[in-house]
Amino acid sequence: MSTMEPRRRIPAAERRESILAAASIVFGERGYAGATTDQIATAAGISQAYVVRAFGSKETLFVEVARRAVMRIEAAFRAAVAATDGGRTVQQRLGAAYIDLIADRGILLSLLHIFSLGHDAAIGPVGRSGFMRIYRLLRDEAGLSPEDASHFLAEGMLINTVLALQLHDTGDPDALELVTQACGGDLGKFRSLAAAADG
Amino acid sequence: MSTMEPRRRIPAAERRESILAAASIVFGERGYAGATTDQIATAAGISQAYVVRAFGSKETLFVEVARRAVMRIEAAFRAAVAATDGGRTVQQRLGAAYIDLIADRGILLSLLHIFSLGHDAAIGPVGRSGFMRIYRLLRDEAGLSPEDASHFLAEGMLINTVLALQLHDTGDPDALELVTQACGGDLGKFRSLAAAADG
DNA sequence: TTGACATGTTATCAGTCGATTACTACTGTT
DNA sequence: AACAGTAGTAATCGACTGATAACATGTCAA
Repeated sequence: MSTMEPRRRIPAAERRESILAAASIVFGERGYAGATTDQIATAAGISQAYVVRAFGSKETLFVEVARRAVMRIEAAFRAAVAATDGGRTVQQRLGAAYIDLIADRGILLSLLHIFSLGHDAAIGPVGRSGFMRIYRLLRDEAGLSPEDASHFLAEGMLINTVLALQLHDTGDPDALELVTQACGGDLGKFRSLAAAADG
Repeated sequence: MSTMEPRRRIPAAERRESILAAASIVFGERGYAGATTDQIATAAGISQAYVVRAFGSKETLFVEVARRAVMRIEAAFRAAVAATDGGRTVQQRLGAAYIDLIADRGILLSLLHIFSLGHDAAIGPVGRSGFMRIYRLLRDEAGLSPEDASHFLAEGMLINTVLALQLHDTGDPDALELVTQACGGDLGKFRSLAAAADG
């Protein structure tokens, strides 16, 4: 840079968070193998070398993104279970909580990619354990039957897919119909996402 | 090779098919970016250069794998719709047809990866059009309501995920419970897959 | 102020990957 | 038998990527 700004120095812990946020988006868009540490660095506004050094390796960073994403979902679901919302069922509260997560671009898409890499020796176990943690939470803490928990997960996977395919901002009316159906009519979160898509 | 076998020459059309079959498996396991043309070549028993030259580029090969996978699903669903099976509903016949596709390792997993790359400029449109073709088939040819079609797709996406995560051959009883629920109790196709997993 | 540590970069390396080129060998036809 | 076309490979190249090392700069306690 010729016009060198003072270049703010930021505490390592805080910097790690911004790297994780950037990585979540980039991994969500391109997948683990498809994303580069340089793309993540650019998104985070730092150099490629710093991204690698901050987490040791690309793989470690990805695993940490996955861990955080699962934790975010767990927290959202626990809050939904605990909420004593008047007339709404647990399923409805859980569904709304999941839809709310769409707003945080990257979480659901990163998970989608993690879940697709079960074959990988290093990442596979992380995906499996994260997925099963969520299943057990639905069954044991939310009190859903195996059947209901399975159905709920299925709807979630469809939302992930529709989100990844970006069906929400095509002009296709059939796609809109499907997206509407998939998210239970609540298109608000998808719309806000279309505005933010410029990576 | 020191022990040089006569090395069979195979017609190009036939060779293309075996490359596509190998590519379907490798792409299904590792994804588009994660798979290498050399891995595909080894799986097909030929040289890396020949894989590339046979399809022009890795991307072209991937798109062709995707096209074939969608066509296979469409054919299976059309057959299920046309079948005048005694007491079973259309949904049941479609579900069974989808479960049968698991046996052909690669199809569903390749599609999972394609559907996760909506962000990609070249592959995204292919995934979107393939996905919407399947949705329209369910709605217009199988006669499912938008709601039923959406539910059916959701169950399919869960099966894909469970398959990719390889939850079917972990010792975890919770995982087995979930897999059983996801595939409607028909675990046979999953078991045969566990035996074939040695890549 | 000064020095020690923490933050961050530039430069570079070694490995990998898709693609290209030039070449070999097989096969069927006339 | 010789030719022509097809099937296939070895060798190699340039681009890219994750990682490392060496270095620079900002910050804070004493």
